[in-house]
Formats: sequence, structure tokens, C-alpha cells
Amino acid sequence: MATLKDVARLACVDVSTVSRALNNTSYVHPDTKERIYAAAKELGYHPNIMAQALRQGKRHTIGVVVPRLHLAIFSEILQGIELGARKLGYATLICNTEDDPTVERDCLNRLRNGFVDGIIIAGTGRNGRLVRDIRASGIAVVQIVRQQEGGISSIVADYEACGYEAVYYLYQKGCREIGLIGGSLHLAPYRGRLEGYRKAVKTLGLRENFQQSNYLMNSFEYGYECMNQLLDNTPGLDGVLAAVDIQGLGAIRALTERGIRIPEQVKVISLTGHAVGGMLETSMTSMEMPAHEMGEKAAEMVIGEIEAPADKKPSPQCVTFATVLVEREST
Amino acid sequence: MATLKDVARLACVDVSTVSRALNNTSYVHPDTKERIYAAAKELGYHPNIMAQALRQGKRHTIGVVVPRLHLAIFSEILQGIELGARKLGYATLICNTEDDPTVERDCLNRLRNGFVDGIIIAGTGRNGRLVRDIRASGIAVVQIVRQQEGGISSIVADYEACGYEAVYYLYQKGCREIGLIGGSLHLAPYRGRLEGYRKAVKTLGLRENFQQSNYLMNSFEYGYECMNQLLDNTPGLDGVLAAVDIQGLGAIRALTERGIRIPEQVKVISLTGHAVGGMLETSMTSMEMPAHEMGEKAAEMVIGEIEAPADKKPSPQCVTFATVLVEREST
DNA sequence: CTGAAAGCGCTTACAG
DNA sequence: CTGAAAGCGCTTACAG
Repeated sequence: MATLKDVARLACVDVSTVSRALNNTSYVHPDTKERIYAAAKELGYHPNIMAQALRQGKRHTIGVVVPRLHLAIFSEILQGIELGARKLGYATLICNTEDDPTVERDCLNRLRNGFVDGIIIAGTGRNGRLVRDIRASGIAVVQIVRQQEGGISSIVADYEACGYEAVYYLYQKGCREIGLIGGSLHLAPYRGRLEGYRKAVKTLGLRENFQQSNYLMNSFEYGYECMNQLLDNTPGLDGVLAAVDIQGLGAIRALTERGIRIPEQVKVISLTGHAVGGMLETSMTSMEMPAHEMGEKAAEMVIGEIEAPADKKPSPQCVTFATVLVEREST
Repeated sequence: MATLKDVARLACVDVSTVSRALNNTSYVHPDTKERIYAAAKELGYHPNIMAQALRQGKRHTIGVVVPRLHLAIFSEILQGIELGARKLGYATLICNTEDDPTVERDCLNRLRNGFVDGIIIAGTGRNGRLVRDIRASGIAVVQIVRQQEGGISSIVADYEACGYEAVYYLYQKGCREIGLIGGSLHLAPYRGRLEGYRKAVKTLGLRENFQQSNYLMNSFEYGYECMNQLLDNTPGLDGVLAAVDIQGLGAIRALTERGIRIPEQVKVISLTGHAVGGMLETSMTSMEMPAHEMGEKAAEMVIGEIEAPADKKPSPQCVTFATVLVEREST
């Protein structure tokens, strides 16, 4: 790899002049400039980002830490983050933790040590202390979807309203025995949806049927298992909310296997819709969060925080997006 | 952020001693060591990776460039890459290009300039020159899935066999008029599958029905549109191969809308199965490549290349994995 | 308009 | 066993 020094030698000037010419950071005589450009081109010069970053203390890069990418809303959010970051001249580095706190810890440590100016995280919730440390050390942090730490900005959907409205929707469609397939309650999104569900069920005078399972939270099996449990334990069940699409697929499979017709006998709605819901044979009604927009907003927020002068960093804020009902064939 | 110097000052030793102690790179008196550890802990010291990398010329990080993550095989391959890299002490930085050559170019340039020791890429095929340049500049490169540049190692599935076997399978199931939904033929995987399809169809004395569309290649609409075209143009169609799962979903939708029953009237098989195929209401028969294993292998290869001494870098090699038929309900 | 020098935070021969 | 020094590749006051 050619370095500044190589270019300087070839162009017969000092490295500082080369730096100034290439960065347009002060006037350089046009002739000199031309010689420098020619030399840089001839050598195929590319600045070493590590050295630049070390020197400048800025790398125009944000890190994104997500629990999973495969069949999850995060891959959609990511597209928004990347777009937002790109618009503002930042690049994006993604770390996928598979919801493993140990992996997450390693990712965060790696990112903090000079890789990025800011971090957007949908965390496992098990590294709160580390996240706070990182923020305290001057790296901008924004939480997305999974809000965990107070005092740190976050972008979320209105999970409670989401659960609440879904119940009302099914009720209005005629359901009177509605189940909820959930997830780990130490995570805000699942907890919020349960609360909304409870509130609605209570208000409507219905029974509460909340079902969890030991399978991996974001999985087909989780939905399948819960659906079977609900069917066994709840005579008259006629509607079910699945926390995420992939659970919904499992639920649909369980219903199909028992010969139960959707939506005639049981209606199914997913509380975290992403594109896949519309592609199914019986397409799935979903509450959808504006994933793309939320990602873009997160990028804007974290970059805003990065670029704010040290004496007036913005206060942490929480932006809540409404979810919207997308009606399809499963209800 | 505390630096080596801060630790040195607090422990009353030279920075070089601190470096040696913390890295266990030569003997340091136990007492000194203890003082240093205490100091590092007290200050919450974390080494600056940029500085380390600049100094050592190694960063123990590989970059992964993929065309998309949402609903694609790449998110599954990624899990394998990450596991393989982690096992060997490397971290992974992911760049998602959305199959846009311009974005890809920027990603590659960013990665080459000091961010990573090696790159695993499933490319757009439009930055071949740049990829070769990067490799020539000493950064290890491995291509995955999409083999584009000769002279650069690659990990692929046997696309031709995949297309060939799928046709034979459908034939043996009774199909006599088999269509293929394809993708961009400048990409090796699509081209290979078409070749296999053609060969099989010819051998069996069947008609060739290859269909493309103008929609985004890896999309539901692509499959939907192609399926409708095939149905309109091919009386007696009784089997169809979709290049990727998501096209298969579109095809199934098109069939369902016309009241055509799967698999009784038309059988559907996907040539790039990933987990979603098994989760559908009518689960989809697929040719599956060992995505996880391929990812892990790619990580091993690129790291092997990184760590080989400069005088005996391994020669580029191409590893081909067999795809396996997973029979489900759509055939 | 340009050069010489210092320094970002680290590692690593070289002495001792 | 430890310190002083050089240097990775860059940028940026400071002179001139």
C-alpha cells in the first residue's frame, strides 16, 4: 500500500503538502496540486483510515449491534439505519450477537475501542452496565426497539398500544377468547405488548390466555408450541396474537395440522409484522412498525449526538412510533 | 478514555512496561505487573484498537460484504461466518450493499483502508476490478456464493447439479412440463442453475420454459410475475423451479390465486432453500445448500490466507458444496 | 504557498 | 526485568 510519504517523494514535496492537497484543507499551488494528484493516482494511493482516525479522533462510522438478522425485523431496520447514515456521510458496521450476552459484550468492547463514533443497539438487556460505561466514555449511543437503559436515547414502537389495539381489532372481528403468544418479559417490547393485551382483555371482560414456551424466543417452534398449548387449554379459542411473525408462522402451522381453518375458526395476527407476512399463502394480518423509518431516525439521532459540540450534547430522548394495522387474510 | 500513558503514570513505570505486562509479551516482575493491573483496572483502561492496528498492521477483523440480509440466504451464511471467525479469534464487520454497485464500491474502499485483514464477499459482480486491486494490495479475499473473479478463492454450491437434480426429481414425481423461474444471468448461481436445468430438460426430452422478469431479482413479485407468465404461456405446466425461496413464495401465491392446487396440479421447488421453506402453510420442497457450513469454511479460508506467511500464501481454490434435496409438501 | 515538527496511542527492537 | 527511542500513517498548528 502506498502511503503519503510515497506520494510526497514522487511529487517532490513534503507529506504535509500532500495531505493538504488531497484533503483540500488549505491552498496549494495548482501546479503542485496537479503533480500530487498525478502521483497519488499513479501509486494508487488510498489514505489509511486507521491512521486518519487515530490522528483526528473521528472515523465517521457507526456500529450497529442487533440480536439477529435472519427472519427478524432487525434486518429491515438495518436498511433504514444504513440509508440514514449514508445520507449523512457515515458508514455502518453491523454486529450480530445472536442474542448471546457474551458475544454482545465482545462486540461492544471491540466497537468502543476506536472503531466507531457511535453505536445503535438492540441489546440483550444483559450488558446494561457496559452500555452505560460506553456512553459515559463519550461514545454516542442510541437504543432501538429494545429500550433498556433509562438516560440513553431510544427509538421504540408503542408496544402497549400495539397489544391493546390488536385485541380490540380481533374483538370487533368477533373473537371472544383471545390468546397471546409472548416472549421474554425482561425485554421491553414483549412486556409492553403483554400489558396492552391485559388492559384490553380486562376492559372487554374477556379471559386472559398468555402463553410462553422454552423454545428460542424468536422461532417458529416457539409459536408452534404455544399455539398447541393454547388450543389444548382454551376451549373456544378464536383469536391469537403472536408477538413476532415467525411465531405466527408456527401458530399457523399448528392450526393447519389440526385442520382448524384460518380465519374462519381461529384468527391470527402478528404484533411485529415485517415483509414476510404479506407473502404467505394465507397472508398474515400484522401490526407493523415503520421499521425503515425508525432505523433512519436512529441513525440521525446517533449522528446528531456525535456531531454536537461537547458543551451542548442533546439530552437523551425517547421517540415512540405508532404501529399500524395491516389487514390481510388471517383475520 | 484512559491511555497507556495514564496507566504508566499511575503505576510509576514506563509505557513499554505496561504494554508488555498487559499483553503478556515478555516477563515483567510480578509486583510490577500487579501494580500495572491495578492501575489499568482503576482507570478502566481499554487499548485503542486503531493505534494497535496501525502499529501492528493486523486488526483481527474480517469484513463481510453481502448484497442483502433481509429474507435471503446470506443472513444464514453470516451466522456461519461469524461462528468460524469467532472460533479463530476474529471479529466480523458486516456491510450490506443492497446489491447496489455504488454502495458496494464505497464499502470495499472503506474496508480496504485499514479496517480489516480480509474480506469475504458475495458481490454484485460490478466491481471486479476493485476486488482484484484489493486482493493485489495484500488483503485476503474469499468469494462466497457468487463466484465472479477467477484467481480468487471461492466457496460455492454446485448450482448446475442443483438445477439438474431438481428437474429429475420433479420428473420422477410425474411432472412433464417444467418451468424455471430465474434471475440475472450475469451472476454465477443463476447461470449455473439454468445450465443444469437445460441439460436435464434436454436429456429428458422435455420443453424448456425459462422465465425472467423485470422486478427486483430477489423478490416476491419476481416469483409472482414469472409464475403468472408461465401459467399463461405454458399449457400443461405441472412443475416449477424457483431460484430462491422468496420467488417460490410469490409463485405459490400466484398459483393459489388461480385456484391451482399445490402439489396436486403444480409442484413447486425452491433451488435456494433457507429456513423459511419449512415454516410455510404448504411447506416448500427445496434444494438446500449448507449455508452455515459454507460460511464457516469461508471464514477459515480467509483467515488461513491472512495468517499464512507472506512467502507461502495458499493458492486460490474453489470449494464446491453439494446441495441436498429437502422434501416437503409442495411437491 | 510550503516545509519541519509534534503528536494521536500503541508496540518492539535495542540497551542495560 | 525495565526504560528510552523509533516508528506505524496521518494531520495540523507554527514558521517562513
